[in-house]
Amino acid sequence: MTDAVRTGYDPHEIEPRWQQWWSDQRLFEAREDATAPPFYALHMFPYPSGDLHMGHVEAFSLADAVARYQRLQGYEVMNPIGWDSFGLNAENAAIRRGIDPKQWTYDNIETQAATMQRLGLAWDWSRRLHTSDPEYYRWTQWIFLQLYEAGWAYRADSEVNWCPSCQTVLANEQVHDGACEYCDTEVTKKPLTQWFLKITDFAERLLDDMRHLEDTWPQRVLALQRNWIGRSEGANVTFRIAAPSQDAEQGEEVVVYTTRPDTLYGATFFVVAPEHPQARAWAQAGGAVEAFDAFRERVRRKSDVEREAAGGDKDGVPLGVEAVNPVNGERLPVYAADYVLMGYGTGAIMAVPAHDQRDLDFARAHDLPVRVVVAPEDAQAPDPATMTEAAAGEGTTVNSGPYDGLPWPETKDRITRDLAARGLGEFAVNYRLRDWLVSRQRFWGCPIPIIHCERCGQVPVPEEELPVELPDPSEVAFTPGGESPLAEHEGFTSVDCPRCEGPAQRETDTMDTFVDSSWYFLRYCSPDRDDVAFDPEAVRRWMPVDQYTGGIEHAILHLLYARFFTKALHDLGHVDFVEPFTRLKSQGMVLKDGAAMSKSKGNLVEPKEVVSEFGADTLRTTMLFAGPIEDDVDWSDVSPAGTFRWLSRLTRLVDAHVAAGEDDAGTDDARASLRRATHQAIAGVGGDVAAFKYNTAIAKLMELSNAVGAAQRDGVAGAPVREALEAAAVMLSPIAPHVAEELWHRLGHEQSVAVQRWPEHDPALLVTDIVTVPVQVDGKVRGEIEVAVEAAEDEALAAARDVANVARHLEGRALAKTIWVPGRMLNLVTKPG
RNA sequence: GCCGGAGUGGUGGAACGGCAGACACGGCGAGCUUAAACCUCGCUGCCCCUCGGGGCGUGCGGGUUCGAGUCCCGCCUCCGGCACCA
Repeated sequence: MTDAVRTGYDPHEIEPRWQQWWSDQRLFEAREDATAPPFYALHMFPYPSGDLHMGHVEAFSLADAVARYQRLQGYEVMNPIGWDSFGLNAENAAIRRGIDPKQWTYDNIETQAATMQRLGLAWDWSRRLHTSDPEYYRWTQWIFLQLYEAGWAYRADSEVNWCPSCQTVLANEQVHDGACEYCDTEVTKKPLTQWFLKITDFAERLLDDMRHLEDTWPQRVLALQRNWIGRSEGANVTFRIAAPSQDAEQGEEVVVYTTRPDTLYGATFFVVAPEHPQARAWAQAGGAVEAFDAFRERVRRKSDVEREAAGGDKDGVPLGVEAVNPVNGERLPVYAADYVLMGYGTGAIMAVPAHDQRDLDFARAHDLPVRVVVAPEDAQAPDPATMTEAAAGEGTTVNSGPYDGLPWPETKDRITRDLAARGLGEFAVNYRLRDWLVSRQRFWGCPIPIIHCERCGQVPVPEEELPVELPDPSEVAFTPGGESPLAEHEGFTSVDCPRCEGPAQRETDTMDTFVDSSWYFLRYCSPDRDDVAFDPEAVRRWMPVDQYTGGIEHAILHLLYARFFTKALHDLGHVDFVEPFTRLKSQGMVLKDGAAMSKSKGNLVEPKEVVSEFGADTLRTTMLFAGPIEDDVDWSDVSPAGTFRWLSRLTRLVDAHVAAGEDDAGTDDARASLRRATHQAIAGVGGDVAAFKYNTAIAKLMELSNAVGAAQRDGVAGAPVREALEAAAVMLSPIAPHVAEELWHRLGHEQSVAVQRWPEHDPALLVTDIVTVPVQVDGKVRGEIEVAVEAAEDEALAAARDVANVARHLEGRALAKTIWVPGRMLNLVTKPG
């Protein structure tokens, strides 16, 4: 209250008052029957771990500004809120501190919801959802079954990522630098039977459809996704594996994938992954089984980080068999080596040491021959005997029989076609993207709606029996054991087979929480429907999302999965669009002293503390003013105190205007100048806000308030001041909604500022008759002239010659050329004379 | 290695190819005050100056242009992603 006395601006009084008023009027509930065109403003919904942090505040300040701005543009805006409320943290709290994960989750949701209310976020609370509610996850299960029926959900044995600390498997996307994304523990590999979703079936389309997003998504996000999908073009080539004494024709066929079929003549050996299913059999055939087993044991002891680090030690053993090169019948020694990965391509490669660094390293370590088959264009051909750097560059094919002399891309094409003609090869595309592993050995997640029956095998839970509900947490023992706690719950697992009615077992794994969040934007369209996942009519009205906002950290995982789900649902006929998010804006992270804020680092700045000192408007405005929204913002660099001062100043300007009354005063010039400032601001702020340039939009609003202050000092009063302040209030309302609402009402309005229209500028007011134009002599500014806007070049030149400093620089020199950019610039180019 | 992005005052950051540093933060000075805080006003890229002005300045080196932070070429540094992916 002391602040208020001093400044006339008391957010602690204003903010709760308007929040109540908005809520009473249900101002922000999206109506289905509205005549205004719909606008779907969506932000990435939060995970309920404790209270909101500064990152949330920035994200929500952006999301809310977008929604409120579009409402001022005349749209019927849907700006919903919900919680991504399944997940590991809740269960870890249960394991470590004996807390009920459900209780923990819903308590946190209430805490966050209260903080959101205090921030004045214009959410449509009537559409609120939680992914951990049975009413929601029933439909997550339904979608899973849709995918299952389509053959896009399957169970398979696989070497999976295993976090020994979280005691669960992880998706590839959840492993960073070999460590678990949640607890940083080193991830190990474990052979397990797991559920996968066939995202690889959509790889091509996930890549191709990005062209629809080219202008509306951040380039950075598109690049990250392209990288992740990792498309490469090459050829599948069939080799035969034979014992030395065996005829080539007798050998077993094995396919390799290569991006460089043009280098087939440069292959000098052949490598398979240690896990290759045939490796041991070949070692047996080649009499090398002992060496192979010893090698496998060495590999097993290595950590994955060691194994997958680039430039590793190139361990490997010969298997004693030979691979027959289909282009020339050459017999190449076959090795097993751990630099070849089972998970990419076919787990077998042809090794071309002259043109691949990894192969060259291996060749040098094992004394294998090197043969150059591509001669570089302008450099000297490398010496195969001594080279240590593979020649990966372009050039002409050599040492390759009939293909000699061709440029390498053409060789690539020709060799592949010739192989294809002989049935020994084909053009092939490979992706780095793997299928999405979605099962988790966890309690607090959406149960996978499958029943295992000894007689019938995998049986989907019938739709009418959904949801498969989680048992009450009080009936479950939360001990880390590498198996879902559900497996210990007899009442959950034992079930009659829906098909044969015999005894059967429920699947006890639950789904990755990214499944929950891959379709929530559809549920928001009709959250109360209990007979369908989403109402087709409502989805047609709101989807695709007009503007999605959220953190860059979800550039790959969530956004890729959501795109995948949308395409799958499209193919199944449930939605009629293929991309869920028309426009995307990512905001940066909030740091403190250059590091991410975290409890463990002790550098946490709590939103609540800032709100209790300065209010929600100040916090929100500070976040948006800090810099470009997509950049990281360091809390040490921003000044809520400065923002607070500005909002106080603005309040005083309004109060001063109200006190002065509506009678016009001030000189014509001063009044015209204020009006110009107002309309300049309207023109500028509108463009900036539409382009997410909130930092400059706020700067322009500050300029406008500075102009009002100056005008008031100059004795201006009445209409021009009112016009400026009203425009400022409306334009400020998406950013600092409470103070904007307060000022709007102090200016005498009854209706909410939130339902006004964005002001329009009058272009006529922006033009001035007389402009100040800089005058350059030889490119350097030497003075300025005041001329009529439409002044001709000779008038400008005459005026420039009258400027003493300009005249001085022209002295003794002849005018060679005059550049006159009307109203902007006069440049006089001279030559000695 | 491959793919993105960025280098501008003490700081965060602005700048359709046209007066670099908008708007802030911080700093300095003045007013108000018994005093301080608050508030208001002024100054604030660096260097020189006879106070008129002059020189330099957007990571580095070239180029295009009357004119380049901005466009082109070649580097350097930093950040992010991918990576024994054949």
